[in-house]
Amino acid sequence: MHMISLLLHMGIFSKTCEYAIRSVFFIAHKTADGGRVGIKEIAKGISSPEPFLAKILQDLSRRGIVQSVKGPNGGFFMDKNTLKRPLADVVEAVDGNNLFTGCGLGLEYCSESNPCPLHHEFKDIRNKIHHMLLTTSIEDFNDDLNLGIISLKK
Amino acid sequence: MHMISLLLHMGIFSKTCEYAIRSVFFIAHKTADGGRVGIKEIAKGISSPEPFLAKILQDLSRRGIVQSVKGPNGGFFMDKNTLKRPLADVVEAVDGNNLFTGCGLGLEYCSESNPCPLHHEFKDIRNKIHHMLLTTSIEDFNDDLNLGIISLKK
DNA sequence: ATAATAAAAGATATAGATGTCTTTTATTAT
DNA sequence: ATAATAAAAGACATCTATATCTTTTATTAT
Repeated sequence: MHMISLLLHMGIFSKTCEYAIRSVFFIAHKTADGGRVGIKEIAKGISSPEPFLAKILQDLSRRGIVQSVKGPNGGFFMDKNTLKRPLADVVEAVDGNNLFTGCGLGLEYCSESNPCPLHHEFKDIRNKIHHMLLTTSIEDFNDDLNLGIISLKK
Repeated sequence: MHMISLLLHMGIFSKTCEYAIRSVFFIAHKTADGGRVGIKEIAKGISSPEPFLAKILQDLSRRGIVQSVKGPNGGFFMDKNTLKRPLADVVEAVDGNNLFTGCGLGLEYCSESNPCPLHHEFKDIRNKIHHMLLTTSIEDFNDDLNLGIISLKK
C-alpha cells in the first residue's frame, strides 16, 4: 500500500489557463499576417487535448480575447488590437483576478487595513506577477516563435 | 442555464497548503511555552473542517513538521527546532516543490537551457516566492498572534 | 487491568477541474 | 439551394482535490 501522492499539477496557473496562454501565443504567431488557424492545428501545436481546448477557445472568443469564424476557411485569429493586449487579460478571463488580489492564506477578512500574517509579503509577489503579465503582450513572442527559438509543445 | 463559473479558489497555494500553513502558525503560537493543542481547538482556531485538517496534520506529523502524542493530554505541538524552520518546508511537504521549480506554462521540456517563452519572467517570480518562504519562519508570527494583532480565522 | 482520551489509519463521499462526445449553427463554395 | 466545413453549444465522463465518517492504536489516569 503506497504513500505516493504524485502532485500532478499545482503550478501558478490552472491547466485551463496554461492551455489558454499557449493557444493565444500560437494563434497570434500563426495569424499575425492575416489568415485563420483551425482548432486541430492549434491543439497539435501546443500539445493540448483538442475538445478541451475547443471549450477554452469558445470562452476566450466570447470574452473577445480571440476572434473566430465558422465554416470553410474558418478558424481562430486575432486582430491587431488584440495582439497588443497584455497577458493579464487572458489570465483574468480564465482564472479570474484572485491571483492578483486574493489572500495567500485563503482568508476572507484579509485586506490592506486588516492584513493576514503574510499579507505584505504576498502583496509584493502578487504585484510582481501582475506587473509581469501586464507588461507582456500576446504578440511579444511572435518573432521567437517564427524563428523556432521557442516552442509551445510539451 | 447559467454562464457563471465562480472560480472558488485558484490562489498561489492549494487549500490543503493554506490550512497547513495556518495550522502550523496556530500550533506554534499555542505551544511555544510547552503544552499541546488538540485538533478540535486547532480546527476552530483556523476555521478549517476538523476531519480534513486531521488528515493534513497526520501528514505533517509523518514528515516531522509537527509533533504529536496520543491519549489524554495529548495533541499536537512543535519543538524548538521545528519552530525555527522556514515556511518553505511546510509548503514543500504539502504542495511539493513544483511552485519553486515547475514551468509556468506547464511545459515539460522547459529548462534553463531550453526555456519556454515565459521562463525567465517566471524564474524571477518563483525565486521571489521561494525567498519569501525561506526567510519566514514558522514562529515569526507568534508575537503578533499573542497580541491578537493578526488572526488565522476566516 | 480498565476506562477515557486523542491521534492514526482506512474507507467512503462530494465537488470542481479536466477531458470527451454528439448535435447544432454559421459560413463558404459549388 | 446543396453540400462541405469548422466553430458553438450542450451533454456526459473521469479524475483529483477536498471533505467526512468509522475503526484502530497509543497514551494517560484511575
